[in-house]
Amino acid sequence: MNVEKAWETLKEHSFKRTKNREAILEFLAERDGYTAAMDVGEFLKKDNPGVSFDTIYRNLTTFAELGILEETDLNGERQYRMHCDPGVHHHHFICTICGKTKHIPTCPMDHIAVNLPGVEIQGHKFEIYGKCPQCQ
Amino acid sequence: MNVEKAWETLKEHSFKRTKNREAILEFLAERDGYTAAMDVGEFLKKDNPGVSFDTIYRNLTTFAELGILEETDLNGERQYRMHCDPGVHHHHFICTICGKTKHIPTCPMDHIAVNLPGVEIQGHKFEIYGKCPQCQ
DNA sequence: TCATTGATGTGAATCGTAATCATTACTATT
DNA sequence: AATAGTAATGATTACGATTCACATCAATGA
Ligand SMILES: [Mn+2]
Ligand SMILES: [Mn+2]
Ligand SMILES: [Zn+2]
Ligand SMILES: [Zn+2]
Repeated sequence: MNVEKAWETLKEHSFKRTKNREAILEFLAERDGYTAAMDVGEFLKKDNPGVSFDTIYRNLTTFAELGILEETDLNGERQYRMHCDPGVHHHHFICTICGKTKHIPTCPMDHIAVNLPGVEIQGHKFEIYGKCPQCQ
Repeated sequence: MNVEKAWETLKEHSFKRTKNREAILEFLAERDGYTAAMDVGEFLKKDNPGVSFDTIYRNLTTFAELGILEETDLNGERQYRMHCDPGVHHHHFICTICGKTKHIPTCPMDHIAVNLPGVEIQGHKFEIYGKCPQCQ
């Protein structure tokens, strides 16, 4: 997902175009990995030192709900990244040092037989963790 | 892993046998799902109202490091359960309502080809979430 | 341009967790 | 059983991440 498409989605849901949201999207569009909410905030502060954490968290949550961002919990923090391809379900390798990700195109749910009688499956999580080439 | 084996492990590492640790292990041994630190604390308070949260967190962390407990992050909390079978690698279905788990004996790493050149894989997470029969 | 409505900043609150340290409880030894 | 050494505990304090309430402000469409 790119910034333009994100704005389309936002407009569809009648969210307004604001400097803060522009900055958040601009920042995350240029990163290729998961980024902690606090780091997004650091960036916003450059142009807008008075930006509040609440604004950051509110918008990140909104964007994730709209499918603009992907979300994961990494060592007790919420981290976000541009939803790389909303149309194609996939998973990620995540570097535990810098947060960079790589696609894992296959989904384990398609490859293993789960025997869970009576349960209502709502979702799943599959992530591989490690160090990317630059972080070793 | 049962309580006796847990005590063996603790003794091997010269951890002492205390009322609090007995209560923690007793409690978790009878549960069949992940339990939040706070809930473990609630139980300990019955016999020992003055127990400190630090004692709970310290011991849960210790037990997890020793492989006595398994640990996962579920809605922003750390949750623990008896390590069901340390010898056999496997995964879990987790009920998002009550925390109960069911084994998933297969591991996706054995069933999908990951193409991650140059990365150093340190671990992976595969969990299926949903509602167990009792929670629907 | 104006009015509407949503977005923002402020500051404090909450939540889960960790650090410090003096006191207390185990455990092994005498 | 009394002791000594050491680990565990509870009290307090603090922390980082996130959320809340609410007054103010700004983007948008009419
Ligand atoms: Mn991807
Ligand atoms: Mn299991
Ligand atoms: Zn990296
Ligand atoms: Zn359940």
